[in-house]
Amino acid sequence: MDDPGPGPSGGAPRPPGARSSDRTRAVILRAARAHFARHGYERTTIRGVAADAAIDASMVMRYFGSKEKLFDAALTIDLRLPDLTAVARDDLAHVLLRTFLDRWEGDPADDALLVLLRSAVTNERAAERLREIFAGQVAPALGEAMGPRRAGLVSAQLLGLALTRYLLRVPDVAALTPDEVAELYAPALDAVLS
Amino acid sequence: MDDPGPGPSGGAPRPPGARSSDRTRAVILRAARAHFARHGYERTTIRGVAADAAIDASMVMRYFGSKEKLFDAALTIDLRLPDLTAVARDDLAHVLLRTFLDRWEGDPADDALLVLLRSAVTNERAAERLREIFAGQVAPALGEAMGPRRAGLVSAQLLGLALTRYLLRVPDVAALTPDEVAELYAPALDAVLS
DNA sequence: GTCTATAATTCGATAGAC
DNA sequence: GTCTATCGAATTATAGAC
Repeated sequence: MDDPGPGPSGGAPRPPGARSSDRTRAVILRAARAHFARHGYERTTIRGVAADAAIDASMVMRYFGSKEKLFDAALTIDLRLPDLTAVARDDLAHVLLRTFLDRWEGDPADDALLVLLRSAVTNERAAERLREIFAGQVAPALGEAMGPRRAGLVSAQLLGLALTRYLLRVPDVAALTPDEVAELYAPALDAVLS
Repeated sequence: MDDPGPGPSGGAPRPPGARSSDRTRAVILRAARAHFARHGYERTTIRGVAADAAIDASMVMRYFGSKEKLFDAALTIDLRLPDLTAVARDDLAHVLLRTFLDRWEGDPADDALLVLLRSAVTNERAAERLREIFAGQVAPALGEAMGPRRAGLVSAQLLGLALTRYLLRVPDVAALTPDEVAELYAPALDAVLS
């Protein structure tokens, strides 16, 4: 689809027998994320991923070993949460919501969050990864100041928003503009943070 | 597993050639809901359902026609929402949350809600059913008084709670007692209803 | 009404040629 | 590094005996 060009190593032709493995690997992973994000783990096929990556199915196996290992690679996610301990208490809900919206609606080609949430509902391995990410990235970022109970319920609110807006596409929720979401939902987050 | 007994028709033995089709159908549907609820649509197999119903796999096909039609039958759900228009505005959040908790934690054998939510995330047919239920049961029950935007966001909050507590089982959310949930989450619902 | 046997696909994974 | 060919397993669905 897109042409990544000759890469940072310059325009010189590769020596005979050279491997373009890094790029091929990235192309496969990108296609895999797109499939996992749209269809979940079980409906995603190695053959389908390979077709999207314009490569043979056996190459996917060669690069990632198995469908499960490919899945693990697709589930490696960095939420890139900012440091929230420095945010004033009164601004926290708003900052949280803006960070959330920026990430979910920022780069349409970034399927990482979609993969994680969609898969976690029917796949125990993905659910475990989601819990790890919550415990390792979300809870530390906002848990210090408010304790695990409120941190958990804030996550429930944000995941509920992602679920209805981006996965289930409930019309009344999906139709809102980002500004409307921020305006209407921030007070709700704030209520849990009290 | 459980013995439904001779049924309301009394203890008399059936005449030769009699059909117990109604009961068989109910047993299959019960087993199907349990499977769909735990594994989602794709991982659920006719063979697995049949085994749990202590019956042959071909009987499931005979009674329901196909896996998809069995799924449709399992997705027929009545939320049994009370009339919320009569509830005082200040009590609405609390009543809503209690109704929600009662339904989700009431009858452990009632897998209907679990089936719907889990399947809807990876199955477009189920997602469509969920949107229909929202539009046909949830929105009318609470939408009149507050408009679609707030009704949508209330649903996002409640589905987020169901997602993290009953499907993903995020420890910090699953560990809360129902009373704690009601106490901590009601103000958040209330904030959206303002 | 219930089960046996099997057809027809589809998929993950492997072996080996080039 | 890439592709062809194929195996073995699992699944939905059907035909037909009892």
